[in-house]
Parts: sequence; C-alpha cells; structure tokens
Amino acid sequence: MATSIKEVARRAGVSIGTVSNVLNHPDMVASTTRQRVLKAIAELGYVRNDSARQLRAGRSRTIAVVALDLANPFFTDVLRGAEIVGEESGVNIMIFNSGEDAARERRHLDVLEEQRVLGVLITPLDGSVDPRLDQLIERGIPVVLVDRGSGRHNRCSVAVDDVLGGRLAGTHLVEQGHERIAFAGGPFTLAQVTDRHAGLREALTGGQQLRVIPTANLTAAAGRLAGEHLADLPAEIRPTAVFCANDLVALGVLQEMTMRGVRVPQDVAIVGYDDIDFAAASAVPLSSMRQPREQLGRAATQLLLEEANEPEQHQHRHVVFQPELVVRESSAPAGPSTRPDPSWSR
Amino acid sequence: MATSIKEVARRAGVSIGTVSNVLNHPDMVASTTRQRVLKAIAELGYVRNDSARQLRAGRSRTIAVVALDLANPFFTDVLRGAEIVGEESGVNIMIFNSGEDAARERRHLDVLEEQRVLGVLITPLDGSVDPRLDQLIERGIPVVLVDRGSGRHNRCSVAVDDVLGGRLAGTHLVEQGHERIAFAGGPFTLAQVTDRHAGLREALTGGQQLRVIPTANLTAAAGRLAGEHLADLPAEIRPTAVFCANDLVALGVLQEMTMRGVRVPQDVAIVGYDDIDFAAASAVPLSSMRQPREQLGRAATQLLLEEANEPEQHQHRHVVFQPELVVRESSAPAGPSTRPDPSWSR
DNA sequence: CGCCGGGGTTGACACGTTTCATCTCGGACG
DNA sequence: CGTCCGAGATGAAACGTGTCAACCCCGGCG
Repeated sequence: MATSIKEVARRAGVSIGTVSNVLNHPDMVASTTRQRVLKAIAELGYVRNDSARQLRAGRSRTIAVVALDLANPFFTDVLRGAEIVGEESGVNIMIFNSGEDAARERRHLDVLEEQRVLGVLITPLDGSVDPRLDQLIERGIPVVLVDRGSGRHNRCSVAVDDVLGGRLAGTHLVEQGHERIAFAGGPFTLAQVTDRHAGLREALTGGQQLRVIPTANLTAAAGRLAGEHLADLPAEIRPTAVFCANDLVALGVLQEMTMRGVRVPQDVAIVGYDDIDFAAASAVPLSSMRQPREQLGRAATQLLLEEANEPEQHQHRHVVFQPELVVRESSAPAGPSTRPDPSWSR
Repeated sequence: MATSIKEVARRAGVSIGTVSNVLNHPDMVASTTRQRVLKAIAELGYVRNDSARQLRAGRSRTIAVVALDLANPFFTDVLRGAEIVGEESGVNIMIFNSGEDAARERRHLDVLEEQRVLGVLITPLDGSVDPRLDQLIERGIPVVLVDRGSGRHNRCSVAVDDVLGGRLAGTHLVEQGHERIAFAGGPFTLAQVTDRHAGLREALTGGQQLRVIPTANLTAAAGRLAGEHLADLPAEIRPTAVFCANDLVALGVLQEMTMRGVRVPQDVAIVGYDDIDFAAASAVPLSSMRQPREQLGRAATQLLLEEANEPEQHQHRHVVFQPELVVRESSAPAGPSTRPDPSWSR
C-alpha cells in the first residue's frame, strides 16, 4: 500500500541510506547497486513522500502565488511570466486566488506559513496584511509584492507606476478638452485604485470637474453598475470622459452605457487600465494603460528565488516599471470625421 | 528560530502530547491548562508544521486543480465553483496550470503524487495521461475529470455534452442556410475539439461543405491565424460560417477578419463555444454555446470530496450537463433589415 | 606481511506531529 | 478507611526522509 523507501531497500537488498543516496546523490553509489535499486523502485512503483522530505529539509521546494483575482486576465498574464521563470529554475508554482476577499487571503497565508513554502508572491488586498506578511518574513519565508509598490525594507516589490499611469490617462483626456471627468473604481483600500485616482487628479489643470464613481470591486459586473449610474445622469451634467481603474470595469461601463444608448466615444470617452487582450477586441476598442504584465511576473519570481537561495547577501529591491498609454477608438479625438452622426448630414 | 510544539510545551510547563491535544482536541484538556498553552503559543508565535502533520496523517488536507489554460476565463469560472464548495467544506484549493503543455501537466501530476494531495480535479490535455491518472488512483488519490467525459469505471467525471453542443451550433448554422461551413480549432487530441467537431458534422444535412481549419491551441492568437487564413480565401469559396471550438479562438477569428475587411455577420457568421463573459462584450457580440461553468466546478468538487471522505461506499459517477445556444449578432439571421449595407440603398 | 586509504555501504538519529496506552491524583462511594 | 473511577496529563512510538559518522573490504604500497 504505502510503499516507502524501506520496502525498496528490502527488495533491493540494500540499506535505507543507499536508496536515499540513489535518489539524491546517484554518483556516490556503485552503478550495479544503483541499477538494482532503480529496478526495485520501478517494480514497486515507489513515489517519494514529499511531506517527509520537506519535514527533514525544513523547507518546501515550491513557491506560492496569491493572486488578487484570477478572473482578471491581467493576473494570468503575470502568472505566465512567473511560470516561465519557475520552470527555468526547477521550482514548482502553485496558485491561490484571494478573489479580493480579505478572509480568503488570510486563510491562504496561514496555510502557506504552515506549509513552509519556499516563498510567496502576492498582490495584497490592502495595507492591513502587512503585519501578516511581516510574520511570514520573520519565519524566513521571503515575500515579494507584485503590482504593488512598497517602501518597506524587509521585502522586495515589483510594481508599475500607477500614479504615472493615472496621470498619463488624465492628461490624455484633458488634452482632448474634456471638462467633466469621472473616475470609476474601487475599493479605495486597493493601492492600485488610490494611486491611479491620485494620478488622474494630478493631471487636472484646474478647469475640470472630477466625479468619483466608487465600485465595490474591480470586476465587469461592478463596471456595469457604474455604467448604469453614469447613463442615468442627465446629459448636461454627465461626465464626457471616464477613466476606469481597470479594463474589466471599463468593459462593464462600456457595455452598459452602449445598451442604454450612450454612445462611446461620441457622448462619453472611456480609458481603461491594464490593456488586457480583450480590451482591443471589445465592441468599441478600448484605450488603456499598457503594463508589462509578463515582465512583472518574471522579475518578481527572479527576486524571490534570489532571496530564497541566498538569504544572506540578498538586498531587497523595489522595481518599478513604466506604463504606456494605448489610444484606441474609445477615446479617439472627437471630430466630425469620426462621428457618423446622422443629425449632422446637412 | 524554528519554534516547534516542543518549545511550546516547555514554556507552558506541560508535555508535548498536551499541546497537541490543545490544538486538535481542545475539549479534552482542562481549561486552565489550555489557557496556559494558548498563551505560550501566542508568545512564541508558534505555527504548526504542516509537513510533519501530513507525514503523520498520511494525506494532505488540500485538493489540487490542474487547469488546462488559466488564461481562458472558462476555467476561472469553473474554478470559482470549486472554490465555493471547497470553502464550505474547509479544504484548501491550490491551482496548477498546465497551459496546454503535456510536459507541464505531467510534472504537476508528479508533484501532486509526491505531495499525497487529498484529490485532483483535472481537465486533461489528452488521452495519454490516462495511465498516469490510473497510477494516482491506485495510490489512493481520487481523481475527477472536469469538462471531459469518461467511460472509465475507476473515476468520476463532470462534463458538458460537447457533441450535442456541436450539433446545436451546426443546426443553427444550417438553418440559416449556410452551405460552406468551417470548423476552427485544435489540437484534435483535445476531446473537447473532436467532440464539438463531431457534433457539427452530425448536424450537416448533406448539402453543405465542411472545411476544417486546425489551430495549434485554443487561444485568441491561434484564432487570429485562423482568421487570417479565412480572410485570405477568395470570397467565392470562403466559408460563410465558422464554428469555433472555443470563444477565444472565435474572438481571434473575429478580430482578424474584421481587420481584413471581412464583415461579420454579413460576409461570415461566427459561433463560439463557452459563452465567456467577454463574448457578449466583443466588437460584434458573439453567438456561443453556454455551459454551466460554475456548476461544473461545484459538481466536480463535491464528487471529489465525497470520494475522499468515504472511499468505501463511493460509487463513481459521470455527470453530464447540457449546453445551450446563445444567439447574438455574430450569427444573426441574414436579412436586409439587419444589414446597413450602403450598396443596397436604392 | 602489515598498514593505509578510499570507495561503498550501513545504521542510527533527527525532523515535528499525532495517537494511544499508561499513569496520576483527587474525590465519591461503600 | 479502602477502593474505585474518571478526568487529565504523560511519554513513547511511528510516520518517511536525509545526513553523517562509522564501518567494511580490498587493493596498493612499504
């Protein structure tokens, strides 16, 4: 039933230590013995028990990624980067989804601590997990923040400058002459949300009104609610441009407004964030802030492995990438040529 | 450093066994002692070592999900269902991504076997993993196939009738009068692809030509290549309808054809599969086969837990859900009213 | 012929739990 | 006053590894 190293040893007529050596230091054992042991392993269908291994070693050989929302393609793209680096380095990557739920995030961290994982890549829900992360670090489990900057000196972080991103988006809208601008996103406990919002504010030159439409989370469903709210406003006071904290929200806003007869971009311009693949394919191709998603995952994993392998000489670093505005139809410059509006013919 | 149960015991002035009892059978220990132990635990910041626990118990308390492609929203929706059930039952769910890569799938399974996980939910890449899965099952690790039927008697499966789905899609297109129909998808080692294709064939009444456009995988990028291929065909022989194995492929086809001036649905109708959220939000809202994604995840997880908890009296079952056609603009019935084609005015 | 060295192999221990038979002790009951 | 009982605590064993000092054997060298 539970075939252990012991049975392999008995079958091969060697000691336990020798079997262990065949598995871990094959060169230290005579080739004839090695063959015999390998044969026994094959015959018994022996599979190492990782629990015992880990117990003995004191640490696991897999790193954990705690994603904020797996349903958001942004995170699966980050993941791809992490998986590539992990593969190259021979470490396993297991994924956990917090789904923007604080309790779930905490539960996952509890488990990871009990598992003594090699390290944790996390996009935290809000600042309140910091002490929790400190605890992990004290226990010797390296933590790297992903898509979230940090001034803390006891960990690395890999992020994109969200304030800059917000400012770029804002400037774009201001340059188009928009004077009533909205920001749709939430919750404001997410650093991404507050930073992007702050950036947008910075871009305003004073002549613009800013209206904030808070959302419960960063999903398309929340975006639809925001879109409903916007569409219901009288046209005279309705913002003429909406900057969304995220592409999912932007797609939701776009969908709902279109359904309610508000035209994009003629009546309202929309700019999203992340430039997920679906942004370019949507009903009205979405302007968005592009982030080096895969790069983010790669860099974070590299930092994590570096820290895990050489804890002594590791210097914590905070990597910050730059976002880039991609303008598409949803915020195309307003002008007669791009508006096939029947009311204008003659 | 490594605070173990032993140090807690010493600090609280009790034996190791008592500490263990406080953790696992709190009612069996006098409340004053319990308090003392809990205090010591808090002071030392003790955290259980799961490896040791698992070693002793022989099995883990977490189930693993091996997803075919996390970048496909279909799977994240299935995951949501699994997570809900897992949460209700107090088991952890960790996620692995095979990314349609056989080697990665195998590596993940190897690790899961070594970890002695409680069970595995998997959407396998192709039939060749079957012996691998049998091995897991022999070792006492329950396996449930997700989104993939099975006639095997040693495991459960939860699937949607893909042949029916293909037939429904095909019938829809045939009824619209299409006579040159294409199927875009691949690789044909995926059961989903062969089944949906087979269903489509069944729907043909004989008067139609069927052209297969194989793709390397089921991503939007692969869809774009297929779209390119289709768009390059002379209009006289180009299929007037494309059934795609998956929404991602359909979105790729749609995007590329639109870019190359082939109009959807006027020149070519498109039907996808999965009805992911983005399907309704795309440039031309996509007709698609809807599947009970979350249900799929829920049912699979329930079966798995049932088997894990009562291996004896468990009867393997094969659950099959029915898909449902959702018609949107991409395959809307052709007719003058829906075609604002300038060449027709007068 | 005896000693030495080194490649191979061994066996015991430790890792941190959980479990379980055993022990202790104070109170209740005859 | 002796016996019994049960709640509560204990200590050892076991789970499957990896490690490491010790050991064995054999050939080479003095």
